[in-house]
Amino acid sequence: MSAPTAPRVASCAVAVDVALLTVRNDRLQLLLVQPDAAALRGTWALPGRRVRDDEGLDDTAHRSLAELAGITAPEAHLEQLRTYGELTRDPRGRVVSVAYLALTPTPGDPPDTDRAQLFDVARLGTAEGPTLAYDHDRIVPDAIERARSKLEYSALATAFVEEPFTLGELRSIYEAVWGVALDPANFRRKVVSTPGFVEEAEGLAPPGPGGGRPAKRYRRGHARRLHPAMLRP
Amino acid sequence: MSAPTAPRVASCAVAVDVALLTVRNDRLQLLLVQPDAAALRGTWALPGRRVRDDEGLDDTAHRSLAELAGITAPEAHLEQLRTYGELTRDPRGRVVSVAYLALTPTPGDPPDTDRAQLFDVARLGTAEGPTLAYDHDRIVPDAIERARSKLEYSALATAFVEEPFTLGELRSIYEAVWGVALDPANFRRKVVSTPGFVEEAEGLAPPGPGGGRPAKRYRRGHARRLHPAMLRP
DNA sequence: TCCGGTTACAGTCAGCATGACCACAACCCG
DNA sequence: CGGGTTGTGGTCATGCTGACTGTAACCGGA
Repeated sequence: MSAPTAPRVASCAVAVDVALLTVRNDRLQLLLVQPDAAALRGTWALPGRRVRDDEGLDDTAHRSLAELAGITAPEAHLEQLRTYGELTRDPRGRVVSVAYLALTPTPGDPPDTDRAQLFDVARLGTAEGPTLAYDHDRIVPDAIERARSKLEYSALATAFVEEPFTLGELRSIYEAVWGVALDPANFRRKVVSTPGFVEEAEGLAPPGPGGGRPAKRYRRGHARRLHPAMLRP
Repeated sequence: MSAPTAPRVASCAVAVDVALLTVRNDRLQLLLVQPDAAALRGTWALPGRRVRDDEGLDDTAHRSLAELAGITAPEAHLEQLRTYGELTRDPRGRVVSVAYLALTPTPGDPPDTDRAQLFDVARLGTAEGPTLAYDHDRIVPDAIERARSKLEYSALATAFVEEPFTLGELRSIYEAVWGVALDPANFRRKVVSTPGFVEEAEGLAPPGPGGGRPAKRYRRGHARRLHPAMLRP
């Protein structure tokens, strides 16, 4: 944004990488795809595409999810995470990558193919977890920490569940993302006393397989920031 | 980060824009420069440069400050803010800009020239304030809000003052950035009880022109996050 | 039909952090 | 010396939180 007399030369390529998180079976999971490059066989990467000349960054993020994982979730939460511009982050040359964080209740089409898969976040970085390509082992922790952090001071947890939801379901989101157990009674008191977090809906939800009292249904409230915040234990 | 078979073509230009904030005379101020373009006469812009092929993003941020405002402050806090990629944000063509937030106690060389100047943040957006070029009227509010927000949960306020400092100086930073008055006694209790925020230094600071009891000196602590947070009133 | 198990919901209580004050200390200036 | 100013230490009431207890409402099996 300056040097207007500079010639219009190509300085470096721009790409978008998307870290899509979801909660399945009470576990936080991350979407990864297999790179096409033969040299990267056996590794996994975040779905990402080059930015086209006539395309906004958000559009590239949506296109990455659609083309590489078949996910078209227009209601999914999508926000920019950070831009990674290390000189050597891509062996093919200088590529600046704008990373995105995406949250969704259930990826539209279950992407459990051999090209796109959901991985337990708890297993990332361990021997059983996938090996990440490029510098994605730096992007992924940033994305997870952003999600964990934003659960504290924003109503983002509601982006992981479908409406209507119960407070038990919402609590299981917090427990899966944070990896801790929360007291049900205190969680309820906190959520319902935070203005605009959730709104009561009609009817009751049937109990789960183990029985239990039916729970009230709720919908997302209008608040985007939580006051006061829901702090991690 | 994908489509490895795609040719190495120029998709779009990449630039860095820096929003440098400082506190002078108890007022939060922002550094702006005059664009070279004749069509933008009378407007002001964030200092920014194109990213070179062999240059990291952080390096471009430092170079922008040095070349356009003569500021070489290696100890200044510098962090990435967000990347702006709107198709029409630059009339000269598609330019993706990685915005940075910089905080410094005193800009190395006082940049009060006709090309670079500090503006009161309170006046931005008003009739007396400068007219901003490009989409910088979108970047600047994001930068200010980031700074205000990070004062809450990080020890970033210490980046605005030089060591050693008094708690009165640190409090004036909070008051200038947030635009509110804080109770001196409660502020002190909060700061000294937050582990790692500040550490006591040697000696006392002389009182200001109006007199007053000498204040203890402090240095930055080792903590980067504040637990619990210092919330805005 | 009763009974244990499970989940949802409601309430109590102590501890901690906070905001609103008050009091004193230590300097400057006139 | 005495008022003004700033720094520092304290009290007190309030509100949020974690830990905990108790009741409601459902399931499944004996």
